[in-house]
Amino acid sequence: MLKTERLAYILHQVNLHNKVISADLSQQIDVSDDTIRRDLQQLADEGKIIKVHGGALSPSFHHGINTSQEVYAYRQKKIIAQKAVSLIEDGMFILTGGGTTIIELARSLPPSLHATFISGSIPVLFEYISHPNIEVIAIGEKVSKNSKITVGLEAISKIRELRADMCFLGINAINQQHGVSDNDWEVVQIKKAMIESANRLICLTISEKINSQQPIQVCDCSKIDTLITELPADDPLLQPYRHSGIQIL
Amino acid sequence: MLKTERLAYILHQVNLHNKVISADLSQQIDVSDDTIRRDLQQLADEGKIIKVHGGALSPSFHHGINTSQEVYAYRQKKIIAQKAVSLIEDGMFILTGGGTTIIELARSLPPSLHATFISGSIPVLFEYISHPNIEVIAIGEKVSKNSKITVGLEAISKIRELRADMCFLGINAINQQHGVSDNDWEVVQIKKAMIESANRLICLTISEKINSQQPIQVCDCSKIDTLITELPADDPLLQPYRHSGIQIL
DNA sequence: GTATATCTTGCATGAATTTGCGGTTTTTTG
DNA sequence: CAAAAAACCGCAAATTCATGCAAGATATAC
Repeated sequence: MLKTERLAYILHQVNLHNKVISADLSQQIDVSDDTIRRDLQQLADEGKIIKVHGGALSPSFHHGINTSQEVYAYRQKKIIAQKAVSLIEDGMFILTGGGTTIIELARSLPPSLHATFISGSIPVLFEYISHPNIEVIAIGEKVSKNSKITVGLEAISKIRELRADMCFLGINAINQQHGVSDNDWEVVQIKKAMIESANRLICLTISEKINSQQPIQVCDCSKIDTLITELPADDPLLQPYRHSGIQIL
Repeated sequence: MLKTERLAYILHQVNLHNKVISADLSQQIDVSDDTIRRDLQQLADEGKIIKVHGGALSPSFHHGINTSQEVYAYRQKKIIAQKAVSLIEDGMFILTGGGTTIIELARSLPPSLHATFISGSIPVLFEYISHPNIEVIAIGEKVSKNSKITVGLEAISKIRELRADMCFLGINAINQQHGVSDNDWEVVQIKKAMIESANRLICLTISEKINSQQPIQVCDCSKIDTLITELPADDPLLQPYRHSGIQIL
């Protein structure tokens, strides 16, 4: 990876997350801490970022925009995203849905990753295209304004033509009895199709949504291969799911 | 391998992968590092690529670095977008391409407008979905990293199924002799399909690109119904086009 | 056809950039 | 206060860059 490329990537990350941690960057980009520090120093000299102990902040962050609530949910989703990223390997073919958790996943993909990502979510696609090495495939159709993903029969039949290694879904509700559920009929149709087209289903959700229910069922728990939350894998809240054979991360 | 051939190859690689590494090129083409360096220097002087330590990047990668230039172009594009918006009426079915000018158009749509917009450009779709009243249709397929629009046969055949009232295209070059031209083969295929599927073709461009040429032809001037630039309609630069029967705005 | 001029390429040299490592200092945290 | 983490400093190895120069290729003029 070229130095200029690296600087652009770091700046992108800073603007995206409002902060970066040196150790994370050096691990993601696979260079030494010193190199990252020098990069941050350079960007700071140019006024692009604000360097702090352990990393750097976005200059706009200095004006104190965000509320603590947002930061809280953000942290959880960041943790979930990082766990999810650890499952992805070079060369994989990956279906993803939409939602803020998946956006965070897209933002957390290490720059060295070479893989193919398929999605119908416009905001998620928007994140994918700024990644240097991944192939992006957009699922086309009418876009649902509500969920910002493409929906409809055409989209479903396109998904059916695929066979992906993994499918990452951000989910809105899950419980033992009814499995995964949601409240938008069109979105559920898409999710069902994605589940059928992937070898492995990985569900992402913040723990708040564990043991809740929505009107429309997406699939039951037996379809889920892996469940990722911000909690440690041995949290009691997750044990019932572990016992039904779901891998917990 | 001839020098001209080599330059074309390098430029193609840059546009394809968004970056090239000097050492890779010299090995692939089997010439010395110096030759490659001189080639990159020449292409950089011509503004085709951006030379960095160790290789070169696509000019589209320039986003995070330069802002002052973009603000200047921004004003022009804002004017163009506003002229374009005046053509759009409620209920229309509108095909649009990609590019910064079209993004500006998307941002300039009045909130009260009810119409249907179709595009394959991820950034443009991203703007459309935040509009309260328009219907959005995404064209799906592999996404070209360079242009950030969907490309490929599937996308083209989807476009062919449509019949739109108007097609708005941001163009990269236009002159009397060769009409509209561009430098990315895949993008040109998409543009051609869009032109064929619309009743009326409206081309948007900043005046800088008037009377310039790129390697690949998109269509000739007779196909254009309306041409919009930031200049007043009676500017002498535009008169030749007016005389060939194009409406100038 | 020959001679001249121009262009292109590879090589040598030296300067500049980039990067990782070890050792030291500073900051953070419990 | 003490351990751990991060920052800083200088150095050395590797890579890349810039430049001049000479040999070969190509074009042009006579």
